[in-house]
Order: sequence, then C-alpha cells, then structure tokens
Amino acid sequence: MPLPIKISEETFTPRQQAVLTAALDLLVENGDGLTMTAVARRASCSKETLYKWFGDRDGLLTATVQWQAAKVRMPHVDRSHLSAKVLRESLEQFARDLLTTIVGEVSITLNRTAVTHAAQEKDSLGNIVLENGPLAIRRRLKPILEAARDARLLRFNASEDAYRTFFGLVVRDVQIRLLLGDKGLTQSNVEANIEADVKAATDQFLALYGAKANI
Amino acid sequence: MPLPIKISEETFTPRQQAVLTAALDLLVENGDGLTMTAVARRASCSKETLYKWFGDRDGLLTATVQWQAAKVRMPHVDRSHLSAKVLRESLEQFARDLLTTIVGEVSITLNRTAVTHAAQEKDSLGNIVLENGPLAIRRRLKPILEAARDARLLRFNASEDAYRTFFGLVVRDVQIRLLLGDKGLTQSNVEANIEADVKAATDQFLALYGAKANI
DNA sequence: GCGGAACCGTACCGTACGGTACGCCTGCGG
DNA sequence: CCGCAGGCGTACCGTACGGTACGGTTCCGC
Repeated sequence: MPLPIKISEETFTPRQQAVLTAALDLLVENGDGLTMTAVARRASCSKETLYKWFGDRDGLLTATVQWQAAKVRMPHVDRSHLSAKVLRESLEQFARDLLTTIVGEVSITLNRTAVTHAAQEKDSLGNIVLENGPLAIRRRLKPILEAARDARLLRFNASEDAYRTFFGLVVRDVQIRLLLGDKGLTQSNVEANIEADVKAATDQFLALYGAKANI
Repeated sequence: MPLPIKISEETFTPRQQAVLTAALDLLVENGDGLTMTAVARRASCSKETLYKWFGDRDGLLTATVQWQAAKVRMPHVDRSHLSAKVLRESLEQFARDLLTTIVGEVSITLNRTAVTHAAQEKDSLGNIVLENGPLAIRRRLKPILEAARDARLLRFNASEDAYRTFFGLVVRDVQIRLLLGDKGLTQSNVEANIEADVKAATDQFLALYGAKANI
C-alpha cells in the first residue's frame, strides 16, 4: 500500500491525525515504544481500527513519519531580486531552518526511526525523511545558488557540489552526534549557538564560493 | 557490566572473537537479525555460553560494537616536521580514512545499530561509536591543527571549530544519506569519488584556514 | 584413569507483541 | 423505531525471541 508522495489536507481525517499525533508522541517519548496496543490506548481507539486504517504496523509508522515530515517548512526566496545582501540573508535563513529542524526532538526521532528501518532492508521511511529533509533543502537551494551564479554573486561549476558543501558547513557533526545520543550535545546547548553557527557557515560558504566583491 | 573503554588483545579470547565476528556478520547481513539463537548457531556455540560470556543480549551487542569499532585505524602524523606539503598530505589522509570508513558496510551497520540503540534511551553504543569515530578523529587531528597554527601554516581561533569544519567539508551529506539507505548513493558510487572529494575538501579547508602563502 | 570444568546442542519457559475476532455502544438514514 | 455502519474495548491466538535448564561430550590437571 504505497502512500502518495504528497500529503494534502484531506489525506487523513482529523480523527486519523489525532491517532498519528499519538503515535508520534509515543515515538518521541520512547523510541521503539510504538506498539499497536500503546497507540490504540493513547489514541483511545481500537487496534482493529488501526489495522483498518493503516494496514499494519509498518503502514502506521510510514503514515506517521510521512505526515510529520511533510510539516517541515522551507523558506521561499524570490530569485528575481537577488543581491549580495539578499543572498546572504537567504543562505542564513536556510542554515537557520536546517539547524533548527535537525536539533528538534521530532527530527531526531524521525531520523532515528528511519535509520532503524533502513537497517531492515526497508528504505521507505529513509526515502521519506530524505525527501522532506536534505532533498527538500536541495530543491529549494539549488535554484537560488544558480540564480546567484547568473547574477555573478557566486562562482562554482556544479550547483550540486555547492549545495553539498553548504550542507556540510552547516550541519558538520551535529546531526550524527545527536542521533548517536551524544550527551555533550544537549538540545539547549546547540540551540544557544545556532545563530553563531549560522553566521559562521554562511561566511565560510561565501568565502569559498562568493565572487570576490561579495565576500 | 560496563566494559572497559580500551580493548586490548587479551580482552577477548580467540574463541570469543570468533563469536563476535559471527555476531557482526549477522548484523551486517541483516540489521536487526541479531538474535541470540542466530548468533549461537552461526558461531556453533550454545546460548548458555553466550549468556555466560556476555551477560545478556545488550552485552553481546556492546562487546561486538566495541571490539569492531576499536579496529578503526587512524593515521599518525609526525607533528615535528610540519610543512605546507606535509600538512596537506596529512589532511588528505585524514579525509580519505574518514570517508573510506564511513562508506564501509561495517561502519554503516555499526552506526545504524548505535542509532537504534540510542532511540531506546541507551547511549552506551552511541558513545562507543562516537569515541572510536568522530572523537578519535578529533583527538588525532586537533594536535596537528594546533601544530600547524604554531608553524604559521593555519589560522584559526578555536581548533574545535576548525576540526568540525573539516569534518563537515569531508562528510557533507554522505553519512546521513547512507544511514537512511539512499539508493542514489551506492557504496561503489561513492568510493569512485573519494579521491576527488578528499582533494576538494582539503582544498576548501585550506582556503578557509590556510595562511595565504600556503593555499 | 578420574573428576571436574568448560562448552555444545537442544528442549523448554515466559512474555511481549503483531494481528484477528467478537461483543457492545453510538449515531444516523429511512 | 429499526437496521446498520463505524468504531471502541477486550479477549484471544500464534509466533518470535530473550533467557534458563539439562544431558552429553571434550579436554585438562592430577
């Protein structure tokens, strides 16, 4: 039962969304604690209903991840008015959104769930997370980078490389350390540094790819 | 039963290492397929022995991860003969080792296992992987960076920031995509580009942190 | 050769959980 | 008022798996 790529308002009824919220809460609270019985109890519905709506446990998991992942919003930038200032602000906004998302407990949970899933030869959850995370960023960022190149604000050969460098400069080792549960990297700890990290990453990216006049 | 941080030759008997090898093979082959029965069968030993040696399933998992993670070797660089050329080669070697490791199936499996574990409020495996992965790199790389700064080959304020930038430039989105099972990123696919990526990352790092004469 | 320790293989137990069946209640169209 | 669809709660089933027990075998020290 492959779910549609795009989740619209009517994909799930309000009642179903309440169930998905319960499932997500359980996931966040207690990683693998997503048992059908627990979801049913939390959502005050019967297991039979769960199976009717979502098919099986995997379907529920997929629906939960998909529904939540689609909520990640992405900044929209007007490509037609690019200037050095606008470009920098756009990059900073992307970096800020990316870091803020990655640091969030929901994102950590979803990524962990998808990684766990991927360890079982199933890549559906991983694809959903990728599609709504890194790849969504890439889709939004690449046109901007290319527009900036056209406007002589940036210099690079492949926008793919530029995007991936930006990603690396922003994320660094934060995500993997959070996923691995590094205690030296509390959420609040990272959040406090987001603004500084955003600025540093943007500066570095512009130093590498910016046309000289715009550094 | 906390295991020692450092794994020496005598930590496990050859027979025990054979068991751990079997466990690791099962992990790699089939992510969560690490059942005690499967390990016992694969290693031709009894479950009772497994419990006697490793306490419980978690102990076996921990021993497996720890034993394997400790195998990751790290380049050793002589800090006393730093030149621009030696520095560049050292950085490239670090980048190459890091990428090669990350791309390997064993590393992917270990990281996935540790992430899954971290989703259950247990951070022991995550700590082991961190300790033998990113943190090991950091321990080795930082002194080199600082020596290079002393030799006026690099410029930075905090070596921590420099290290993390290097990590980001090298790893970019490769690891998270591999962990999530991105099919657009096959192992062979990445391996073919390692040398180019190593050079690009090193160039970028030196462009950001190198003293001008050494770019 | 003998006793015991270590270990193999297997049978066994308890539990947790995915999935199903069923009885009951509620709301709604006719 | 009746019938029925949708859904709740619960009991139930089968299985997989962690963990234990036990008989049989090998090997080593004495």
